[in-house]
Amino acid sequence: MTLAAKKPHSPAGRRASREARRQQLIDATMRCIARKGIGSTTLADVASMAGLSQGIVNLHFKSKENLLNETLLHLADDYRAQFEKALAKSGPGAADKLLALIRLDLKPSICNPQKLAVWFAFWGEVKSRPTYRRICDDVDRHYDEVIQGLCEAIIADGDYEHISAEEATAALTAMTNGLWLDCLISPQTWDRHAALDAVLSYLQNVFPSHFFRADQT
Amino acid sequence: MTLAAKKPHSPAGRRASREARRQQLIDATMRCIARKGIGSTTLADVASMAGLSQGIVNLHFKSKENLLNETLLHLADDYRAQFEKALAKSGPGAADKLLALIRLDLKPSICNPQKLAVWFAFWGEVKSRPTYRRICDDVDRHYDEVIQGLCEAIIADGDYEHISAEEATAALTAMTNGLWLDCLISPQTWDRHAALDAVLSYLQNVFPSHFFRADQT
DNA sequence: CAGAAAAATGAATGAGTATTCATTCAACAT
DNA sequence: ATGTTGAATGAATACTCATTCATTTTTCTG
Repeated sequence: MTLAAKKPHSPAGRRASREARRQQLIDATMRCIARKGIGSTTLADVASMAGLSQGIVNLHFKSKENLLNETLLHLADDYRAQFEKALAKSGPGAADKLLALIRLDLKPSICNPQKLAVWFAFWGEVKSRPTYRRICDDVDRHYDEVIQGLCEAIIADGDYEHISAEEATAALTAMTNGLWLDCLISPQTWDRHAALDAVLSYLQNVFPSHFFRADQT
Repeated sequence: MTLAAKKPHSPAGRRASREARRQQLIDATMRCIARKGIGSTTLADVASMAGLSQGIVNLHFKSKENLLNETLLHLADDYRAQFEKALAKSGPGAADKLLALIRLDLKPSICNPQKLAVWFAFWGEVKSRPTYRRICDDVDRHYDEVIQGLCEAIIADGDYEHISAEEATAALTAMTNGLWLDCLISPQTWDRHAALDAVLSYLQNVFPSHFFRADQT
């Protein structure tokens, strides 16, 4: 089996570090969920996808439920990390930061059918799993807070009167989530540029002195 | 086999008409999915939710898979019917019709955690179930076509230059889908009026001579 | 009312799957 | 080398659940 990867120190071969093994299993879980859906992903599937044996999941995570919780948590952490990084690397202005976050949401590292399938799989179970709801809710709340702060800054800076920060925030967050659904359901016809243009056209109409067509790319 | 004509006379008690029984089971299925998620809804759950016995589902639908397909189909038909009805009852102008459709999407008959949980449960499995994708895709495509037609009419009527019909359509459909996600994930804090305002603020900014604050309600 | 047909039941079946655990194996310390 | 440690294995276990079907119940027909 060629799955043994090169190791920086000691992790991969047969005996990997606890953390690396957990990570490997979470990756396998996400691939399985994307391929077969949460409902028909079995622990045997996960183990085999990871190239390991039957009982491995129960060894590292105590139960399937726990594995799924940790998987969602990892997904949320990953998003959070990319979010902070995009903010840090963007220009200083509120409009720069807002644009950077929108771009991030439509980037392949976030917005690809594989990862989206996993997000939607969990969202589909939010109503019946309080743990899932809590995790998703936290991500959303943080996202909303940051976006709303940026909108407030932009509105103050531009003396815009047609729009409140709350409305703009609701519209923007809803739009990116909705574009994700399109990407998931119609990946063949979905167009990343068109999606970005749709959001940009909104920003341009609502905050005309902060956003221009040239922002596209 | 003699297909006994269905009779309007004997619908309810213990022996219901074939169609009524199927409908009853589909309702039970949706309630189960909303309560427990698609993954852990069993046929026993559905039967018990319907107040009937074990084997009843396999009697009326040949399999669980079939039951789920029919359930999604019913959900889609229900949406389609409300959609057409809203169009028919709205005022004659394109802006009237567009507003009517947006309002519909945020009405309790469509936008409540119960029904949304079912939609999202199916969306979460779209990637692994071609049948689900086809049904969802059909609904989406029809929705897009109608909305885009309306946007084109509005743009032509108003000589708007900052926006294309494609962009407006993408933004609007994404927004309503995204607002649904909010409603599902944070039903406690979700605010129907704020959601409507967010979409209206978009319309008002993009098509200022067709939409006004007064449209709110 | 008797008999037939249709609908519904619910116990039995069997396939699938999460979980357990005695055993095996690799790495390291001595 | 040898023994110790803990990761990993995979067969066995216990359980869940979709599906089947012989039987019962209800309705229809003549």
